[in-house]
Amino acid sequence: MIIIRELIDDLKPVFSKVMKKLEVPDTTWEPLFGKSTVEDHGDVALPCHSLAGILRKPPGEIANQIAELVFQDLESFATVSSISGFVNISAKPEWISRRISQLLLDTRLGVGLDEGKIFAVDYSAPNVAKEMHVGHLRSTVIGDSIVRMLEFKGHRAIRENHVGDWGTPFGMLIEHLLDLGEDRAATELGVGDLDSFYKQARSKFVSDDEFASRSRSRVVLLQGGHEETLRLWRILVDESMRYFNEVYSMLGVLLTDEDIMGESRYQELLPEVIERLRDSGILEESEGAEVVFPGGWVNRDGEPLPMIIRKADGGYNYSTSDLACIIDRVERLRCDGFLYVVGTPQKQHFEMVFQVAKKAGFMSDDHQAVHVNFGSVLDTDGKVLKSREGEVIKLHDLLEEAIRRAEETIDEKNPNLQGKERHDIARAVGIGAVKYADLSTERTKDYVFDWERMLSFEGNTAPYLQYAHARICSIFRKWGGDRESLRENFGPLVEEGSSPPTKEELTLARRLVEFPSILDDSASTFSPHKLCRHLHSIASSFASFYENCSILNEEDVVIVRRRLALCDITARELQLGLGVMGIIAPERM
RNA sequence: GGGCGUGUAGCAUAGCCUGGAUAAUGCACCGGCCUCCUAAGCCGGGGACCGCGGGUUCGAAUCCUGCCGCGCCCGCCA
Repeated sequence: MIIIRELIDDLKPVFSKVMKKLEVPDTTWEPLFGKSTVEDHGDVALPCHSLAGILRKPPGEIANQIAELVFQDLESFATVSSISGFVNISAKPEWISRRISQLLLDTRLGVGLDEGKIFAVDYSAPNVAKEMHVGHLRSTVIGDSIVRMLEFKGHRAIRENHVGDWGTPFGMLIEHLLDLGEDRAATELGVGDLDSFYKQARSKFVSDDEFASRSRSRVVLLQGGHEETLRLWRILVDESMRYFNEVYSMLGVLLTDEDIMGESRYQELLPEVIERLRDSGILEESEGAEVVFPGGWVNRDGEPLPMIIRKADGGYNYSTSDLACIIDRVERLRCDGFLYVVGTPQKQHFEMVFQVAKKAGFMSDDHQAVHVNFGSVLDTDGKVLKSREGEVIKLHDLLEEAIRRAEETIDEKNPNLQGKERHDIARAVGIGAVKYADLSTERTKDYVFDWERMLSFEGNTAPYLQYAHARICSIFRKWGGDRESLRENFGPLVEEGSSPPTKEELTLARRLVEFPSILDDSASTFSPHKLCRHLHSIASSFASFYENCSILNEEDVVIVRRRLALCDITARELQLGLGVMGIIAPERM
């Protein structure tokens, strides 16, 4: 991973020249050249231990020699030293200063645009007439952040909400709807009481034979396109979606009705999947079902594990629908990549689907199919998060609690905030805290849901970052000058007649300069947590800077402007960084 | 049984793909700091045989291998 990309770009020609002189091939030293692992030693380092064999000298001597040889050419922008076989390079304040002035003038804060690709991002995917749970929260929040990052990088991200709106359970759900009466059922679903609706239907299905048989016939009607049945089905879908949309709106994610690509939408494509698989010669019959053997997997008995494309009863499967999706995304949407923001337990499923899709020629090696997997949400006791009654926790309730807790803290810390502003800030803080807690850990691992921690306003949390941003806004309100003017006329950090930058200013500046490469890395690996960590390090070095360097109270106007400029970039990077994670940075809190 | 993943201070995490220096960060803990731009903060400190054992390497948290704990997956659910 290359950090401070621009510094390395500037250093490479100099090192290349020297290494040529020493007859060390580029392929040997370039991979060694990278960010220093110990910050105190410098920004960039070259460990020379492995060169000892080639140059037939101890690493210490080699490092000394290289340091001496590059010294002159680096003098204008970096310092170099050597210790225990490492060549260490630090950017001089002049170099950092140049980068800062570039960032100040750039509305994109140094983040470049990629060659635009088309990505389908499959995320959220709740099930009709079923409660959304924390798993959906993860998918929704992570997916939303990935969409925002990709779009900021210049890609087209097609949001696809693969809603579970089809399948055998709909027979019993529709029958239950009829039993309740449409109006009452609609009300029940509309207020978000999805689970009890589903459970009532389910319990009747297992205990009442007559109901069960009605349900089965209803499925047949549904799949046959029976008009009245479809109308009833639509009620279930619409009412559920109304509830989902309420959750999306609370969360502040980009998903809208336009993005719904429910399973029902792929139904007509399913027979074609069968045809194409048959044409490609990989479809086989096994125990009455039509299957494909991807190879490489075995079941409990050591026999090859098939992927079932069509069940023995003629019904289709999740896998079939996923294959149909791939065809649709490749041929209709012309996607270059498809991202599936789905939990880790489905890893094998996606590996099989991708493998079959390639084998059947639905996609090529040029397509980037990625299962953007994530771990489970655990309670503080290490078990999968459930409510006290052992049921799934309703997302709606969870988000309300987040806002309520944030309001309590606001009342305690800043009672001046009232009315709409108080409410808006509580939302930004509460929802931001929930999202950030989810995004800030490596997504493939399980994560522990802890109210205290995420809303503690200390540590690597959204409120801490939001607070840093709000403090800067407060400085600018007090200052009252024209923020734009700071950007166009940024004097160097080191200027004749003014005191040189403090270590806090330089630490902050370094981290600000690193921002673009971190954002790139975060976007290209679909890993928001990398950005989170960096934002926290920015906020933390800002807090230190703020505490130790006076800004508005400083007498030297050159220093005032220099420090305000650092504040300006800090605030903008925090806002942009939080922004691509779907988190609002309020101006006061 | 097979497969996948995971194990890093009291707790929660980063680093692992692509091996480098004293293992990083936050909470908690201990000690300081508000007549001054938001103390929701800052400064300083203690705390880790990186699950255990082998191997590769000049060098291993990182790569390979064996074991142990935990989690998930293993054909007509999604």
